[in-house]
Amino acid sequence: MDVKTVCLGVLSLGDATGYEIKKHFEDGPFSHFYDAGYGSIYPALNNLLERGLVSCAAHTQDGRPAKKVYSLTQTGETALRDALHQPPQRDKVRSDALVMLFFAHLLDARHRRRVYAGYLRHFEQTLAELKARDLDGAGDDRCFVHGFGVAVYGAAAKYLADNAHLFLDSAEPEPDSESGIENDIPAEAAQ
Amino acid sequence: MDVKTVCLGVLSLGDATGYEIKKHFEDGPFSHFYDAGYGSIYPALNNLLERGLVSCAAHTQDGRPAKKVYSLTQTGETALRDALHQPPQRDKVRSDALVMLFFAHLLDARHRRRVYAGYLRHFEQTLAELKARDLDGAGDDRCFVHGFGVAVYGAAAKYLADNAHLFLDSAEPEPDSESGIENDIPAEAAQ
DNA sequence: ATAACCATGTAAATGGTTACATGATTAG
DNA sequence: CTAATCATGTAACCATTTACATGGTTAT
Repeated sequence: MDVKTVCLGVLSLGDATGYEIKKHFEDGPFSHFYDAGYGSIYPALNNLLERGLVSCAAHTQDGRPAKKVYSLTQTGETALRDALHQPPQRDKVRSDALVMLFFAHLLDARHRRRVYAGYLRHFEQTLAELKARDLDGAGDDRCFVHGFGVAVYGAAAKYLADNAHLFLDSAEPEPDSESGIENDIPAEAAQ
Repeated sequence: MDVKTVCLGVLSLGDATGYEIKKHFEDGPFSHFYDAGYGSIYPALNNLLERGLVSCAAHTQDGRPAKKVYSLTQTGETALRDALHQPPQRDKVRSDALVMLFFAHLLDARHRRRVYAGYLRHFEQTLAELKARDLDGAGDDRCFVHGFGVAVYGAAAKYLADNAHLFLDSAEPEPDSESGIENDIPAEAAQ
């Protein structure tokens, strides 16, 4: 299932700009099972437009590039239905963090902690966002997929929290306050 | 984290052929968080060989292509360590099945059931395989990652089993035995 | 003032999948 | 006798990421 198809799907929920479609993948209902950047969304939208699967209304604004609101056409809806009826490919998962933790014995204590803490935080934050999400007006299927995300992210967060002791403390006595600069921000580790 | 790096990782567990590396992604300890096909493994191995990160011993056999057993070199181990100490990219997940279920209202009852049943079966089977896996001789980190897989796949399977009624029965009365050919193999749906 | 947000796009590079090509051996 | 397993590889194609390019507005 490529970006083009999923863009059609997003547009079936209502007209949107490329920018807004991206937000569906970041914050919105797709966040836990699909992702795409501008570099694939904008070309996808142009391709769909050429093929008549979407139409486009440009709203000029001053100072900014014209906002281009895309809508699903009749042909587009047919194409979407058709694509959704193909046999699904199996899930693609690729986790840097798990590869690193699998080889944790090759990591220095600092990086190990950083990766672990970042990964845990990633699941906790996503879970919190999912739970905070407003599902008014969402149909059964949407709620179902949302619930799936909560179940799976919840299990991941719980497992990581329960086993944190394996990675986050004592393994190395951790010469406390060897300080110096030592900000040890585990900040971007979730990336 | 590209295929090349993960191949180095696999080789750090012991010498292996391209064919055997692939099995690590299919059946082995990486199955739930990484995947790669021959089309990326063989070129990766050749690239690593050129760069001196692995060495290769060819064992000729009759009838078959010579078996090429790759080993991690000293340089290769350093490169692996180095790559493992980079900041991890966030997990990439892409699920056709969840996209389809998200748009379940656009699917006909037959396909909806097929996708659901296939997805549930996928998690149940993988979970069973994970649980059946022999962890003797596996270190802490490997057990930890294995446990993570069990936790997450278990949660997914449970959620899908608990909510199966939403997709697998009565929604449409399902004109039982409209038969004809009607094998309705939900077989490859897990793909 | 500074960061975050709004808003679009292209080109090059990277990386991966799929199809093709080959063919013996072993288990059911 | 059939299917699965063993075993390697290439070339064409496809899809995606990253870096570049631009620049006003709004909230802190």
